[in-house]
Amino acid sequence: MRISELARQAGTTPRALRYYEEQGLLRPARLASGYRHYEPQALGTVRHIQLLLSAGLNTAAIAEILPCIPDDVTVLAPTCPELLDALAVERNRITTSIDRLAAARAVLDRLIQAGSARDQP
Amino acid sequence: MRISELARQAGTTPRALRYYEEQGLLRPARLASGYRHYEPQALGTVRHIQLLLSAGLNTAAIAEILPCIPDDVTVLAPTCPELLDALAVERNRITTSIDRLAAARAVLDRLIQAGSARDQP
DNA sequence: CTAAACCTTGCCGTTGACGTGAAGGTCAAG
DNA sequence: CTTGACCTTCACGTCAACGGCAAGGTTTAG
Repeated sequence: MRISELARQAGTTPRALRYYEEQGLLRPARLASGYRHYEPQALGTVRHIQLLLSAGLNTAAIAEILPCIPDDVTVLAPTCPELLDALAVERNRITTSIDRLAAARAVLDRLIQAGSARDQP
Repeated sequence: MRISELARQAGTTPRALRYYEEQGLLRPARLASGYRHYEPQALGTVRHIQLLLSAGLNTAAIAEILPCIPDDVTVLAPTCPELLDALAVERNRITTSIDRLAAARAVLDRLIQAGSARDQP
């Protein structure tokens, strides 16, 4: 499949996919014309990238982690043991983020409570 | 108190506090010299700003919400009912973020599992 | 009274993940 | 065989939350 089709399926843009490639997150084959050619399993990879990006990881961290994530039925865990520390760091970062988000949500909940309580005294 | 002292207590910088003021999040009084003067309760306000910022709200959203948050023993809920929708929107945004973070953490957990399992087969 | 340590405004720099053309090659339909 | 919809590689623009520096006024310790 070509870049626009993959972008459509992943709900993103060709520009983003080229950016991911530039950052070493994707390695599409090339047709004779120079067009990028993506295997169907690339969709899963892009989904993983999006998930990790939305979790606050940057492309450098994702580039380290991504080869360890099984796309399909390929290799299961290439060089992952070396990354256990990095993985734990990111995991902790995420947990901290979740805690902060929950705290902020609690603040909003109190406000929503107070606000809607004023309507039915 | 002056700007550096507040910054110190809040664990941030004078530059950030000026930025918050520029965005309408803080309204310190001014001394005759032109120096900013902060009431002690401003510390709580800054803490709220930091919390909401770390939850992914931008300064514009915080500017809407902040007047509704009781700093101390002041007014409880000035014009909040009008903001219930905005609050709900942000709350949903936060919940979505938490879900995504949890999903990403689950991915990392699987990797950590797989990686550390390889050491004790 | 002077030097250090504050403070002010103003304005440009940074970072990350892209957006947005520009200039040109490629492919499918008519 | 030509149009229009793709694609390619530059390369500069954006946005948010500040960082950092300059040029100058203020305060305070000695």
